[in-house]
Amino acid sequence: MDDRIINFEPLIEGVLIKRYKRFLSDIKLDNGEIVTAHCANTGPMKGLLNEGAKVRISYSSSPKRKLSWTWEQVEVTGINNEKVWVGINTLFANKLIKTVIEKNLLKDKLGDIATIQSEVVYGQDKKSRIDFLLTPKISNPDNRKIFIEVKNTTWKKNKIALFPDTETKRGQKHLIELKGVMPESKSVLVPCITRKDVDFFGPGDEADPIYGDLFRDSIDAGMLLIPCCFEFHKDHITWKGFKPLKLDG
DNA sequence: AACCCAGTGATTGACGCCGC
DNA sequence: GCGGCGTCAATCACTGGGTT
Repeated sequence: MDDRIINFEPLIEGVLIKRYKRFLSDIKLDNGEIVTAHCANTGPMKGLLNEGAKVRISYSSSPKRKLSWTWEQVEVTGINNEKVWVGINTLFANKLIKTVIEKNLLKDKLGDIATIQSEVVYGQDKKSRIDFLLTPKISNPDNRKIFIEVKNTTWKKNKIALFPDTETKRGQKHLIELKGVMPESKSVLVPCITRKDVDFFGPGDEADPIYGDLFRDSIDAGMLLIPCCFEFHKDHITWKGFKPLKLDG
């Protein structure tokens, strides 16, 4: 089986000089040139901001952009000196999961899907947006709509991928709202694990204990958890399958 | 009706300024 | 010296108004 999910133009490699001002990162390319790349990750990127680390960036020719470069991946070194590339672009994570759904890789868990809508408003005040709203095919015995929230997961401890890596009020709200749409609709949380060096997924209790409590509440209430794992390469992504939940690891 | 473009909200860490 | 508050940063998706 070909486990390639997405192919793209080969990324450009360099080393991280620093990340600053929330959206900006300075990167030294292999040819010595220093460029400023947009950092599309909203979190603190725990364990990933090592100065001098190898990084990969993409180029956009859009005239509307101030910065042509986007930071996509960073290389980290494990305890046994093994190297792993980690995807850090949270927008890319959404695209990745959308492709996984379109390729029908979640069929065993969700059944056949008729339509996929992105960024649909929902929730108490209609101020939240669900990443994906799926409508099942008529033939699907469970005809409930499916709310899917995607979480780009980059932090790991031991062999467990952890989300979140910081206190996240927004993430807490998402869990409450996912719980709120049940049982009329199905709720699904999809941690998009953008590194291959993990065996499990777990809530980042240490970073956000309230999130951990809400996570358990929602699971108990019937929220489906589908942690998807990927390996990142210079010009493509491969599918590494589902990872089981491990609590109190 | 279809398309285009300008404007805007959402995102959160860093930093500057103010007052004490 | 320090805490709190406000602002800024770049991108994308969406919105609404205008034009073809």
